[in-house]
Amino acid sequence: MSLDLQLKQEISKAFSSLFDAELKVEDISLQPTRKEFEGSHTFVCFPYARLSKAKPEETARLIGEYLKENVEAVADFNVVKGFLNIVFSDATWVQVFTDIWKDENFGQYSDNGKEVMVEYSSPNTNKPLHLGHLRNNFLGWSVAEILKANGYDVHKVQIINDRGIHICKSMVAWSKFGNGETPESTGKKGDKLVGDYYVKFDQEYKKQIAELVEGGMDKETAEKEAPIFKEAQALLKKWEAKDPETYELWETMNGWVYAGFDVTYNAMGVDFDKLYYESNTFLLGKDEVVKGLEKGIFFEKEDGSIWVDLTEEGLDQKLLLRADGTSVYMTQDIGTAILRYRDFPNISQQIYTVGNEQEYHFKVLFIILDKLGYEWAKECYHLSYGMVDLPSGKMKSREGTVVDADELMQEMTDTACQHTEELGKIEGFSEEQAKELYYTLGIGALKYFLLKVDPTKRMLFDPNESIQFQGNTGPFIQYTHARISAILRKAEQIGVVPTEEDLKNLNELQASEKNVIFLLNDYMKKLAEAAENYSPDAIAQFAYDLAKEYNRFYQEVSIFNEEDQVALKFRIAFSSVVAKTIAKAMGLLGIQVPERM
RNA sequence: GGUUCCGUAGCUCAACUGGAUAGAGCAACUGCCUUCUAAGCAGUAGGUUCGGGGUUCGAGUCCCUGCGGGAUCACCA
Repeated sequence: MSLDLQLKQEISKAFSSLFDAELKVEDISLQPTRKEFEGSHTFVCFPYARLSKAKPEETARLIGEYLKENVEAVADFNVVKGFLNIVFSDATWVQVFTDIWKDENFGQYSDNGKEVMVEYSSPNTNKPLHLGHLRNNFLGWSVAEILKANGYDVHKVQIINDRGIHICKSMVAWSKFGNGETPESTGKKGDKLVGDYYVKFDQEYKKQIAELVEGGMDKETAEKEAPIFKEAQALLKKWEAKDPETYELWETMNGWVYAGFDVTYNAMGVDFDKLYYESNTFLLGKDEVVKGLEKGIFFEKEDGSIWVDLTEEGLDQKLLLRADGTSVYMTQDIGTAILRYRDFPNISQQIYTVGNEQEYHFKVLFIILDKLGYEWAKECYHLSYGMVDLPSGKMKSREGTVVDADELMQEMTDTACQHTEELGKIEGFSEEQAKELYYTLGIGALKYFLLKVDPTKRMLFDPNESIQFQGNTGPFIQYTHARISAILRKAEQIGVVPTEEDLKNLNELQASEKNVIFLLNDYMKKLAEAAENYSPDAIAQFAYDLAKEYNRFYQEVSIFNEEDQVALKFRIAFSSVVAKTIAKAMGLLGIQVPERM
């Protein structure tokens, strides 16, 4: 039984025994004791003064006395105002540690029988991935891993927006200005090449609009009448009509993009169990829209476009199918959602990792799915996260202010290399090992930087102030792991092998050891919390706290100079559990931890 | 304008979902490498939690209001 639960039960007993009052275990909440007071767990008594019919301070004192008297694990207590701080015996902490040490499944909840789907990434195929995508991918991937650790069966998916007006724009520009360029002929990554033509389209489009406006046309009309825009629209229609030539170009250019994306995903270290392509789902979406129209859920306007009226829900009318029959974003999302439930009928929830700029879209999508009669629509969840801002404001791909994902990852690796060389820490590393280390540290710093922040909040990234490697950072935690690894190597070398028997003979702990055990003991709770709130930041914070507290121990307490063999063996076991837990927690963030650095 | 999210140290972020004297990192300053990795540890300084009301034993957190900022309200995705 967990320490917390045990304590809660005893507090509940204390209430019935002392005050003849019923206080249910589930109504009791404990909080960590603040550092300035002695103890580890604090029970706040203010809310229960009514139950105990005594002042909070008095209530705290009575319960404290009861616990000290009746519960072996409780060694002492102190009361500050209405706060009851509980001190567990060292033997209790040793026991807590032993349980964790022996538990092979520590950090993994058992199978809960639930199946969920997590979507993330889901890029358009007209431009390369940027910093915003990095946050998205790291977040979605990490949430999926956290859910797995909580006992869920998780399917990682993405929807690749491979069709639509955006890719048609790149296709038009390439056809007009490309001169047959390919990734091979230019030596450019495919996604970058296609992205260049997307930018080229926009430049040309703007030029044409300006010309039309100069000729006396108003801006709004000009935007619709610009020849290059009309070409893109025409191409989209041709594509939907499966025009062979258009299809071939589309497949070729998407192929370039996928090859480029593969390189980026590989560097990011994210993966997927199944890929969905918009080109395979939008027709299903169209069918559903037509069905919905027949059922009277949707309505048709005079021009033939199909809409849903959401004014009753306090929203607007929303377009589902254009007058020319081509589909929009919403159309394919309807199809995709339905297809996924056909593929995986047992999933209890679908989680969409998409930026908060699309909150309205998902609100509407879920309502539409509900209107269409899909029960599971209520369980769809938009994991909405904040934008990554630059000091200059929002990133805009067409204005060239984006931070490119490939470039940023490379820069991080370079920075890691520079730091490591400055510190002279690559002694004994082969060139290959050194390169791997730089990558591990660079990407680790980047992932940690993006994941330690509450996902719902927008965050700032300053390219001029490169991501730190000291303090609350990925490398700091990685460093702690490397330090422990060195200790464990030495222990193995000199043949120190702790056993359960050794731990039984241990009866005194250092304060820093108890603090670390307290954190270890908290891990499962943090893990559950992280899943509940879809918050990798809770795991990041945990890993940092653990590393920080271990480093304090490392500084204050000697291991190999310890004369007491039992204490020495304990510290080896203890260090090994910390290293494993750091590795697991960081693993949930997609961050590798090195043995040496 | 409607809807919605946000405003915490000079900067980047926390605060166990209403608990104690609001905490970390960076930047600044002071110590600590003959000892298991100094990418570390210890310490100093830094706050009217945007302003003003309210709710209660208790508010950064909940309610109202003012100010400031973001997102969204597309036949873009």
